[in-house]
Amino acid sequence: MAKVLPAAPFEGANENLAATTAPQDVSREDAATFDVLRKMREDILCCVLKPDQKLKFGELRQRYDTSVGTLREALSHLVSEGLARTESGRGFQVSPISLADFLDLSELRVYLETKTLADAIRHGTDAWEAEIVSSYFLLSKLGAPKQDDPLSVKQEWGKRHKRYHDALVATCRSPWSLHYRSELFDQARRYHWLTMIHSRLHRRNEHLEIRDAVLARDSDLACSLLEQHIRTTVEQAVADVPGLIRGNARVLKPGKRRKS
Amino acid sequence: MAKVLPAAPFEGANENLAATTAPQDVSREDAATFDVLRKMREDILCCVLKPDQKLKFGELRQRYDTSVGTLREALSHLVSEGLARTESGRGFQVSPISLADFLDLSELRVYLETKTLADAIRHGTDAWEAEIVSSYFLLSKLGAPKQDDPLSVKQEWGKRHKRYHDALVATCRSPWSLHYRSELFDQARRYHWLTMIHSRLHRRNEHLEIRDAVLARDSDLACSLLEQHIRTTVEQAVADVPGLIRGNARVLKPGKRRKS
DNA sequence: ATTGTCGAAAGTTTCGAAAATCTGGTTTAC
DNA sequence: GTAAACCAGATTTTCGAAACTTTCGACAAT
Repeated sequence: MAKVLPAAPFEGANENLAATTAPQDVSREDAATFDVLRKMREDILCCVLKPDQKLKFGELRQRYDTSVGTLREALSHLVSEGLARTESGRGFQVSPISLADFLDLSELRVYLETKTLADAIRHGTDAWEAEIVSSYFLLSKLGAPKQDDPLSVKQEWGKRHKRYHDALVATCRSPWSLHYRSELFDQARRYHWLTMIHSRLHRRNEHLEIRDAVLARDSDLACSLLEQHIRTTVEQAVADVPGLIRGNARVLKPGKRRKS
Repeated sequence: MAKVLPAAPFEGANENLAATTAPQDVSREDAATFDVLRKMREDILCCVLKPDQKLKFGELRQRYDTSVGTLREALSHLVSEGLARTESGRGFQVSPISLADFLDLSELRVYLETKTLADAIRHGTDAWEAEIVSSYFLLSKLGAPKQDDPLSVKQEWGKRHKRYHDALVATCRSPWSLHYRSELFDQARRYHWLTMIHSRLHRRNEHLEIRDAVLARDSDLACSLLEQHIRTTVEQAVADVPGLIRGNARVLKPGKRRKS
């Protein structure tokens, strides 16, 4: 009988660096389609395209200056990522948001982020530490954006925030975990955006605390802090974002209007 | 200060049944594009389209009798799911497979499937139990396919196998967990297929054991059995599939040939 | 023998127009 | 008065051809 593998966590699961099969992180491609995809994703994440909004080809074609086919391909991608939905025959729309979804999302994030972070710490390298220090520096230099900061500042902060969190887990050996973690992080960004717009609450410097725990290779503390970090954000959103609790948030503008 | 949510696992995360935002399970759509997508996914999962194979539009157009645009959209979906890859300017290809990937995949599956199953058991209903009984019955009626069973039998078994495993976790309250679980399950199907082709090993009736543990609502036992189920499959593949261990498996046919 | 350049062939990407489908308002039948 | 049938306008879906990129082999130069 083959007793090649022990019952405990697979030996070699983390040793083997060979070719990974996990889904591509589409962002590094540079064809026209991917440009449109990138822009559109960013617009959804920043609620420029609002939750539940109908995505009409006419408007989009104008906005992104491209053809129907290209749009269709990009939209198709967004559906797979969960940022848009489609029903055959009646086009596309931005995915709705809801408290239930945010809670679900966040719980799974805690589950995955901690696993990923623990593994990253276990396999950390000098370069990894350097990128954490560097990305934290860039993040802290900007400071948490306030309600009336211009859009561009908020977007820049969003980028640096993601870069920092990506850096933390970069040395995790599981491509699949990394991939799903990243998708969930993006999903959460939509909710963070709402929080950023509405909240003025003060928070401790959680990113600093996490950074130091990680650099000290204190896995338990780091995971615990990261967990709190995620949970606090949920609390903050629940407390500060009006409309998120009762039914779908319609935070920006009413989604429908009707003629007189 | 808002103390709306406790620090422990979110209250209400599992209570709230409201609109979910998790990615659509694309399978229930019925437009032409989705037909092509379904067929193509099935072909990749069953290694009719082999790992690493170049996916040329000319051939595909003929095989699925459709236009380039439609194909492109379907392929785009498959890339998001991790079943295909693309590099700008040089088309699409079926994702490679490797031992490292299978190990990674399986480890994450254990992590997610057990969490999902535990939650499903916690919220099980009569209808849930009924579907488990029914889908198990259909699965057992077919028996594990052997090396020289015809393709159609293997495919039918694949369908019933998936239906059974889906049934187990159907009442899990976390749409996101369910979605990722399902994607990972499909990924694993590619490897199962190889095992099915090459192996004659006998296995205990693990599906029956799991079914009974689940119906008895013995969460710990059920999760443990499910974990073993996944791990045993890995062992079997490592033992029986030639070529999986050393580098990428090229199990079906050489991918390249050259003229004299 | 190796390297470099050019051009033809194969393949991919993008586009806009034709066909199919949906939406909402108006008419018609009961 | 209600509901079914119908029509026109708007929108989505599908398609094949034009534009562009990459690949490959032949030929010339080193």
